[in-house]
Amino acid sequence: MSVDKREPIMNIYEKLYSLYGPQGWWPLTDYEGENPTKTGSIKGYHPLKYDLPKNEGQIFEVILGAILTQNTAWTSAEMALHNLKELNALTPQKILEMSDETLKKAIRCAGFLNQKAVYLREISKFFISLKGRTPQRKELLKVKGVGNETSDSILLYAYKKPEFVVDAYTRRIFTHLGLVEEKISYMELKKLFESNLPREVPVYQEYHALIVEHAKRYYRKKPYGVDDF
DNA sequence: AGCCAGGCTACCG
DNA sequence: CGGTAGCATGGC
Repeated sequence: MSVDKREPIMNIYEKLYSLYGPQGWWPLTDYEGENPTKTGSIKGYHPLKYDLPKNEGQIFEVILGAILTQNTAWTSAEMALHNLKELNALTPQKILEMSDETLKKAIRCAGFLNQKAVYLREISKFFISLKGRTPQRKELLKVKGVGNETSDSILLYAYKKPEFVVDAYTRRIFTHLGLVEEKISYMELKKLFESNLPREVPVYQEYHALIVEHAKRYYRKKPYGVDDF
């Protein structure tokens, strides 16, 4: 039997938002503000400041974080970012200049250091080639190390483009709720959200962040615990 | 002691 | 096409 998916998508957003509040994604290293409603690291989040990131440096930092957090806990990616920051290496030029050994040592804590070292250099070259322009999704996908989710994360959180971000948690939660088939493709799931939500960057930003927050609490392990719907 | 983490590429059938 | 092994380290 067919279930109307429009109401659930919006209703779940409202419920998550009232449960956890504005999430302040994407975290930036120069914001030390706290958000006690969040699991894991509470640094760097900036609730309701939708004007961030607001310069090339912050945009590039979000991009680095998007690579570093691939299949990795944010706390680990965050440590890698801080290591790079201490090396004064949160710029594409510095990432390209530094030695392989130094780069790998800095990002080691985020795992997959050999791959990610390559990916960081690839995205750095790409970023420089943009000369300040906002990239298209198709261009991002051509960069080695940037797939669907990373591409959408970069567009949504670094460039404030309305691209909904789907991750493993999104599929897990909405499959568990019986709203989608487990094998639904990335693009189909993305479209499901985008076609049932107002095309507003803050909504997309909060929804994905709220999904992650909720999943960290209730969908971490396999028989899933409670969820409040 | 395992299992999981805000995935992606390369390669397989 | 869809499916999956391998990638690395740290936290709980």
